[in-house]
Amino acid sequence: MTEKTVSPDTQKELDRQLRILSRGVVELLPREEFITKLQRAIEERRPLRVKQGFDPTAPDIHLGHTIGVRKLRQFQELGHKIVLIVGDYTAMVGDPSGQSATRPKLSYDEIMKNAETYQKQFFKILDKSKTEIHFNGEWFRKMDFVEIMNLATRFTVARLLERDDFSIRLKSGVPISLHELFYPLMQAYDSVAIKADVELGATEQTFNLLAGRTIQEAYGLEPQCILTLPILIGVDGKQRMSKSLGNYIGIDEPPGEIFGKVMSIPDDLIYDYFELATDVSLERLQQIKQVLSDSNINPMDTKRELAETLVDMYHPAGSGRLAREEFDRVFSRKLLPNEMPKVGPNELVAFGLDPKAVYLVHLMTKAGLTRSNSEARKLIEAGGVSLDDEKITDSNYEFELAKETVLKVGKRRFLKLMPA
RNA sequence: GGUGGGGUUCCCGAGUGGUCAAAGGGAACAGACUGUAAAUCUGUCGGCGUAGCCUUCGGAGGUUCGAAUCCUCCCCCCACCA
Repeated sequence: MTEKTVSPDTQKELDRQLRILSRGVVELLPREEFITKLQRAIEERRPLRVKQGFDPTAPDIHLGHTIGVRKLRQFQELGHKIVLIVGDYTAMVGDPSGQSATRPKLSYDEIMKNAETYQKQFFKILDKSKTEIHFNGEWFRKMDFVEIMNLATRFTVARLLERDDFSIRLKSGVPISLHELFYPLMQAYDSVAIKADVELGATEQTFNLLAGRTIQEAYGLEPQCILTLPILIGVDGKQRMSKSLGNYIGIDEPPGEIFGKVMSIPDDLIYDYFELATDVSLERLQQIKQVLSDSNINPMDTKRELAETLVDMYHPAGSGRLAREEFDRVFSRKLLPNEMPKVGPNELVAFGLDPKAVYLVHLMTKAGLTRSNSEARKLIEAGGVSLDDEKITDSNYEFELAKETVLKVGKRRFLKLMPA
């Protein structure tokens, strides 16, 4: 083999792309191989096929997902082909990566419903016209048992069990179902089916991504390169962001929700969120790091900026500022929000309540502010409920709706009551 | 297939016939404090217009005045042996 000479133009473009694509990446394996692929792509004007798979196990894309999706967008902007795999079949297995227990099985209908909202949310970030989407059911549905066995011969049980999540479960006596062992093989086969050049994933995906290389080679293809990205910690500050842990910020959530959730993250996560979930410049990142390390400066302002930035990324321009103003009103200055759900006499009657003697406990539950009457009573007795800023502590409280009245439950639940 | 150990409220886990809506911890929620968050302290943490009732301890039956606790059958998990 002769060493190919690289034209200066190619070299320049290669460097440019590498610089952009390397930002925020944990590992790029094997690096040399990736450079070769990228160079070839540039020279032959043949875009790389960049794959990422998503299992529609929950209906929302959250900030943790966006790390990968935003990296995909960078590839897209550089002219490469994005291939999204919607894992309708893999979702039925449930990815064991990083899991300490078998995941609950979803019905196919639920999966397909989730898949639909997923796609809508993806294209808040990606350019739809330049994206190829496949459901992995397209190929798995057609596989017969011989083909499945054939796929299964490419991997050994020992290799699968050397993974942390499996070995920990095995040692601590937590069950592992046989089908879970198939997950990495399925994901790997997706790479065969769509002939991926590169696959992205979070660091915990490394095993699955590498399995893709093994399986592609076994099927006579050039193995993909893998690119791993950091895992975003959720709003609880402890575990990775995930829908099932309830510590996530969904990109489809209303501005106020996104803003509030961002404000609730621990202070020491502010930098990570800026780095991983936003597109602020490297210079700005440096400044943020400085500001945060200065103990004389209240990190709240930096957090506000973060929250505003994130809201603006997924909502129309200016939404972030509005959300910030609203947050300041309601939480810092404890004023009323601009917008609150309203309830008038008609709704009261529909709730089975008498506007002349509104039973507060029922109102709270019927209006959806509390989940049960008991919960409503407990909240009242705990001093968490007020009418027009007057704390109510009697759980049998009844009142006549004679004027516009604001009901406040806890810090963030409001209801405006309108008289006739 | 055999032997042994298990399945308890959102999670972990105590509970072996009444005093059990079930200890303790975590999570969550509310209150105080505050600079958003954290920390700390306090309270709540099955349901019902608060009154005793109703539903809950893998499932179905049964014993008993009374069952998470005892019996029978079934389902599931783990370990070891084969």
